[in-house]
Order: sequence, then structure tokens, then C-alpha cells
Amino acid sequence: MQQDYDPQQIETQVQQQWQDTEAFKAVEDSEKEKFYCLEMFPYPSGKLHMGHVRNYTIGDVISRYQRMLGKNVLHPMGWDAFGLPAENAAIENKTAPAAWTEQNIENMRGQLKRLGFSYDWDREFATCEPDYYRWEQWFFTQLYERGLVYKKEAEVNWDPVDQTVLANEQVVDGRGWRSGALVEKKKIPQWFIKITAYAEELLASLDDLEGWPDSVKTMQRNWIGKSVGAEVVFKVDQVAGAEDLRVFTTRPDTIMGVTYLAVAADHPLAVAVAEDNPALADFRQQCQQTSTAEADLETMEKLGMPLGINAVHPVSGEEVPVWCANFVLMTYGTGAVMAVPAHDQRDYEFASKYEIAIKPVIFPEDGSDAPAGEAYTEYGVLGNSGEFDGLESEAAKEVITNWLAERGLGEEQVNYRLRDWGVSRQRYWGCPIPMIYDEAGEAVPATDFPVELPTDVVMDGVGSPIKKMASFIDTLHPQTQQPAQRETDTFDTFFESSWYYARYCCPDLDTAMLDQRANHWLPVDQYIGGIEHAVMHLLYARFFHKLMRDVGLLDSNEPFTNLLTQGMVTAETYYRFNESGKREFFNPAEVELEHDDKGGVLAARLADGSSVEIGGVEKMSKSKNNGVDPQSMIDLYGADTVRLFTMFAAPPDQSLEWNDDAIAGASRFLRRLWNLFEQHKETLAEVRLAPIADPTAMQNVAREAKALRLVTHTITQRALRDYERKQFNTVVAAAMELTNAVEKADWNAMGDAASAVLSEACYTLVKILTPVTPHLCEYLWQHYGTQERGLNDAWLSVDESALEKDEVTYVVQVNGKLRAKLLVAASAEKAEIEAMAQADSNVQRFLNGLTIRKVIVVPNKLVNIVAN
RNA sequence: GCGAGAGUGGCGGAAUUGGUAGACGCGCUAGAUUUAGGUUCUAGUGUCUUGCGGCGUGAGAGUUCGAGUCUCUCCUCUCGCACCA
Repeated sequence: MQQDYDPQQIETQVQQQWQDTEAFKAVEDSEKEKFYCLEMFPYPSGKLHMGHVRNYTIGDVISRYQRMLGKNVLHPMGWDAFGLPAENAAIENKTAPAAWTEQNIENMRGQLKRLGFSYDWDREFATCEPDYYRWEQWFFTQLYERGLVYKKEAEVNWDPVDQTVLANEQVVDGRGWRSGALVEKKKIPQWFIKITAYAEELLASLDDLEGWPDSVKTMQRNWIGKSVGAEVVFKVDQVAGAEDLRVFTTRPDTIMGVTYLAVAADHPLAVAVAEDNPALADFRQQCQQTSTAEADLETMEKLGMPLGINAVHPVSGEEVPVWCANFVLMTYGTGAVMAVPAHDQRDYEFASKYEIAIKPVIFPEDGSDAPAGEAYTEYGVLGNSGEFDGLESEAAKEVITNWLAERGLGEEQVNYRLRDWGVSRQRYWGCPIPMIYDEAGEAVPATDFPVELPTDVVMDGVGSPIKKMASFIDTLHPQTQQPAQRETDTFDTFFESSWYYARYCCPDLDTAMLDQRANHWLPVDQYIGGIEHAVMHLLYARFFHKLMRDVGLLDSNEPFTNLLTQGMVTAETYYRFNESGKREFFNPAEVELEHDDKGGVLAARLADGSSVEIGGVEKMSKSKNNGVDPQSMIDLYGADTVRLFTMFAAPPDQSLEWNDDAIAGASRFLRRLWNLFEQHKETLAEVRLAPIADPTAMQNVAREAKALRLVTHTITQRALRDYERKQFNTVVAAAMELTNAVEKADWNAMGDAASAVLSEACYTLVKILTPVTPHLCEYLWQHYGTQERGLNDAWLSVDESALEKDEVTYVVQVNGKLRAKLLVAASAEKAEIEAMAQADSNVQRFLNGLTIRKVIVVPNKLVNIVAN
């Protein structure tokens, strides 16, 4: 009597067992090698999306694989619970952000459990809990004591109608998303942490991160943006009291080509001049009307206005006009740049537009002409540069920098693109910044942790409720005990996500931020998350780790040894234009496709027969209505199928296209696997799943038995390799191939060896698939596995003797084109193979009339006969 | 604009890292079984010729006996750009 595969029943049963036996509880153990596997924790937005499912399945596969290798695995999960969406939801639903967040966590935790992830749930926490954020408040005050925290004015997006600060995300086409008002830049005082003090180390230690993708390391290097150059002084004597202009340049060799200077709209010189220059004041005003996003600044039209004053060129002594320009960033370097239109493309375009002189001073070394109509940005030989003529760029940089330094007009300088981390947010749903202001407005660190965020609030949509909450604000000065006021800004939520990985090591600790358990588990051996975090989150976490080290909380230098950046989850989009000419999107679940004879898509229709346009594959999103709810897939197929599909459809670091037919295929495979075991249930129950104990006994068995063993062990070899390189799609493909081979095997022809060979193949299948589809494999193991050992107690090994072949297939090419295949004895000599290849009749045909020039033999692979 | 990736059948992808392009799966075609459905099984499936063979990994060049893989130029798409997380 065969049973049907019932994933829902198997999965709940197995999950219950895992829970009862505390199967994934992590306990420090100095005897076993530790492995800390971590996925980026989710923002509790309401329910899991496919990106989460993919991220956490990858992490679970790695965790379970490492567990099977015998390691002591820590695999925690928690919630990145502070953030903007909770405030928006609170305004919309008239609930407090805390309750909304808690409800979402509840819901998503249930979904994660249903997917069977091997988390140690005892370590779970949410970052909005005072027991968590009190320690980052304490830590912030430690940084303050160490001089790594300071306050300065910085720009925010200001909505002049709603009178509120907007996130970049809330600025759409330069306007506030609710009010529609033109957004302005506004300066307000904010807290900063000196990440620039760690720029050099953050840059240098990237070289040690061998387990990180090169692309991420390159992005971080570029983000830090170290450049070596010179600071050059241009004297300004036309404006009373004005300071000299200091500019940073990476190309001091081009200094004689400077034809103007440009300062940011906010530069003190521009501010001073604008006082009695209305046109310039207007221009400055115009520059304020934009968002603070760099992408916006860089893509807007480059505009400028002359200040009407000149600066003195430090070498030639000539007068150079000073301009105010919207593309000069006050936050990079000194807020002023020297412009060399002949050798910088942006300067060139600006100079052309405003008819400023272009003076070439660098020329190609080979004496050729520089291309016309654009800047010549290469290195070369100096000309038109007075005493520096004839020097090469590289040498000239040093000579000119020294020349300036000797005269007090400049010096060599290293500059970073990286800016200090502004951590102040004028929002409610975040961790309160633990600072207290005395009556004179002087700030001191709080000492009463946690500085608890009041959760009983009403969001009115205009500003943070704690900003007018006296019970929160009014306090006493920690030293003088005089009346004082609390800071009402909260931390950037990157603050919480910068150290959560460490807190998982000791989530219950109530006397300190971290203890020795952190040194036991850290660094994280495998970190997994979206590529969109390549720079910011990962850089802040690296920074925080080094800070925690320097405060004495940790021993290691870096938080994450290996990093896997997963691709996004995409799906086909379908739309049609509605009456108002806007695209109306339809969910792929509502669309049926019409195919031609070759399987190509001809048309897409809704259930009512009306046709819709095919919009192309895009990232799953609400706006494109192409999301697939993981819950519906779990309900339909079970967790193992969802896990199998997400692993099989694409390698982890590439984008994954969702396909409803293909997930049905994954389900079909598990059913086939189930049926395979059902079909052989008597044999398997008797011999039990096991590798072959004595491979030498297999030397003289029937060739069919040997053939299946060859498949089993070739597949094992591939699966081992692919687990190691984290290419799980081919791990699944290998298991499918082995399943195909077992299904087709001729058991009668194997004779006595049949049951042992079957047992070995099925054992291999269960082991290979356990990390991916743990529920089914656990069930099969409990029914057919050896009783003495658990499923995770041993991993697979390859029996080399099973891989030995008597004969090898050689490919024979003539001039690189395939002309024959030869079955050659494995022991054959090179000369013998060459002769066989040349003797082949088809090869002969293509060699006819040609002279053989060369014969290349690649052992066990191919012969290429070169002839003409 | 700047920085980083990716382009292989109708589709997702594979290719032991310079050596048979298309594993595995989806879709499609034909057949069988069940017999109404999105069941299961068998065979086929890059393309043009349907004989041998020619062509084929975004486009174009180059290196090599040999290139999806290495080099250069170009095109398209995706991600990030400091207050979304």
C-alpha cells in the first residue's frame, strides 16, 4: 500500500519534534568548531515577502550544511524594529507604532517558523525593546567621552508647508510627497560620529576580507574615496575680512591651467558676497531648492554665477575669477574647487557654457595633439606652465606641491569622500539620543539608561510627538541636578542594525552591552543579505565593530568573515492602460499565457479573455503588482517546495525570477522522490539507508551496479563542491539527476549488489537534500535511516574507487571543430590516442588534402588536430 | 552624473574555470495510461539544411591549436549614492 506525499502533515510533525528537542539551541562549546551564520534581520513590515524567504532559505541551507559538517552552529533571528514605515502606518491606522510593530513581528515570526528555519529562537529580540537600545545609548555616551561624537549644523530636506523634515524617499521630483510643496534645504544642528577618524582602517582592512565579494569591497573603497593631492591657497583680498580660499585638488600638476575657482552656494565667501549682491542672493536661494540626495545634485543642470571678485593664483600671481556653482559640495573637501577646464570634463563644460578661458597645460607624452572638443584628462607633459614646463604629470604633482609648501601656499593632503555619520533624526519611532541640555543649551551625556521612548503616543502626522511631550523632555542635569531638557531627536536606524549581530551572542545580558560570549562566537562566519546593503549598512557595521573593539568590548577587527550578497526576486509584469492613460498592473496569478508550438509566448490574457501587455521582468513590488505572497505558496505546496524552488531557480547571488509553473515542478520533484522511497520501502526498511561499508567488495559486481555507483559518487562529488562554493541551484540539479538515475536503474541486472547500491544512492539523496528540504529528509531518515545515528551526525564522502573508469571518451577535433568521439582505454598512451584519432574515418575525411601541423592532446578530454 | 554588477534556447539556468555550449528544471510537440480539468508515464525539443554539414553565448574587434570563459570598444538592463531599510 503506497502512501501519498503530504507535506503539510510531515512538516508540522517534524517542526514539532525540532521544537520539543530544542534541536537548534546554540550553546557555547569549546570542544567543537563554532560557526555563526547570520542573515540580515527583517524590518517587521507586516508579512514576509519573497526576498525574505530567499534570504533566510540561503542562510538556513548554509546553517544546516555546517551543522552536518559537525560544527557548533549559532543561527539567530530578530527584528530591525525602528523605522519610518511604522510612523506612516500609525498615522494611517491611528495606532501607536509600537503596537503595529509588535503585531507585525508576531505575524512574521509565525511565517518564519512555518518555513522550518533552524533558528535558536531563545535569542530573538527586537531593536525597539529598551533592553536592547539602552546599550547603544550607553555606547554613544562612551563615544562622546572619547571625543568621537560632536554636534554641527547639517542640511535636511525641509517641507515648508508641513513644516517637517523629509527623508530622501519622501521627496518625489523635488516636492514633498504629502504636501506637494517644493522641498528646501535647511540647516539644523545634528549629532555626528567621527567615522572619518576610522577611514584609513576601514579602507585598509578591506584587504583582509577574503571572504567578501570583490564588487562589494570595490564599492566600499570608492565610497571611502581616499585621494591624495594638495590643498592650495588662493588669496582673496577684495572682500574685507574674507578668508583665503583653500581648495583641494588631486591634480596639482594642472595648476597653471586654472582659469576660475568655484565655491559652493553655502561657502562663507558666497554668503558674504551675497549680502550686497541681490542676484547672487537669488542664485543661492535657487540652489537651496533641491533635495539633499547626491544623485539629484549630480544630475541637475550645472549652473553658476560669478561672485564678481577675483582670487590670486598662487604661482602666476594672476587674477582668477571666483564663481558660485551648484555642483560644488560644501560637504566634500573645503567647499571650494579650482577649475581646470582644459583637463577636467565638468570644468570644461562649465567653462564652455559660461565662456570662461580654457588653458591647456598638459600635453600627450608622444607629442600628438590632445583631442579637440573635450577635456584632456590623461597624464602627460607640462607646458604653458613657466618653470614647470617639461615635467611629467606624476613628477610635477610633487614638485608643484613642494613649491607651494615652501611658500606657505599649500601642502600635500589626503582627502576622503567619506563624511562623518550624521545620526540625528527628527523622528519619533527610533532610539532616543541620550543627551541632556542644561539651561544654557550645553549638552551632556545622559546617565540614566535606558532613556525610554514613550510608546503611548498619538501620531498626528506633523512631527514627532515626543518633541512636545514635557514628561519626556523635562529632566534633571545628571551632575548639577538642575532642571534640564532631553534631546528629542532619535538615532538613525542604521545605529541599531550596526551591532545586533554581536548582541545575539548574549541577548539576555542585563549588566553590560556584551560579554565574553561575543568573543566566542564572533566574527560572524557567514553573513547573508541583499546587495543593496553593499556600502552603507555593511560599512556602518564594520565601523561599529571597530568602535566596540576600541571601547574594549571585543577582540576581533571585523564583524563578518564571509559575505554573500543575494540577488533580488523578480517576476513578469502585466499591464494595460486605463482611461486616464496610466498603467494598470495585473498580478501574474491572474494572467494566462498563450504559447506557440515552440513554447514562445504569444499573448497574455486575463480570466475574462481580455488581453494585457507583457511589461518585462521586474523586481517584485507593490507598484508593479507582481509580488507573490509566500504564504499562499506554503499553503499550496508546503515549506520544502518553496525552499527547493528558491534554491533551484537561480544561484544565490543572481536575481531570481518567480515562475508559478516552475514551483509546481519543484513540488513534482519532491513527490517523485517520495514515490521512489515508497516504491522501495520494503528493501529500504530492511537494509536501512547507509553508505557501502566495504567498497572493495563492490569491485566484481555487475556493471549495472557499478554504473549506478559511478553516478552516485560523481553526483556526491559535485554536490560537495557546490555546497562549498554556495551554488545551491546545481546542488538541487545534482539531486534531481541522481533521482533520475535511481528511477531508471535496472535492479534485476545488479544481482546481489542491488539493495546495497539502492541504499547508498537513497542515503546520498537524503543527505544532499537535507539542508534544502529538511522536513521531508528528516521524515525519510526517521523511517529508513540507521537508528543509531541522527540525520545530521555525518556528512557525505566520495568513494574514489567508485569513480574509476575503464574507458574514457575523447573528443576529436580537426582545427577546433568536433569531428569524432573515441572510446579509449583509460590506460592508453598519448601516441596511441593520437593514432586512433587520426585513423577515424570521419577525421580522415576532414584531413583529406591537408597537412597536419600539430596535434594537441588534453588528457582524458580531447584531441585537436591542427592542419592546413 | 558617479560607483558596482549582469547579458547563453521560447523561459530560469549549467558548463569541472581556456577544451564536446545548452546539465537540471519550466514551457512546448507527439504518444500511452487515466479517461473531462493544472494526473502520471514514454519519446522529442538551439537554429538553418533535414544527406553529410553550416551557424550559434548582447554587438564589433583581438589573443589562442581552441574563447560563453581572457583583452579592448560599444549597446542594453539592474543595484547603490549618505534621512527607505
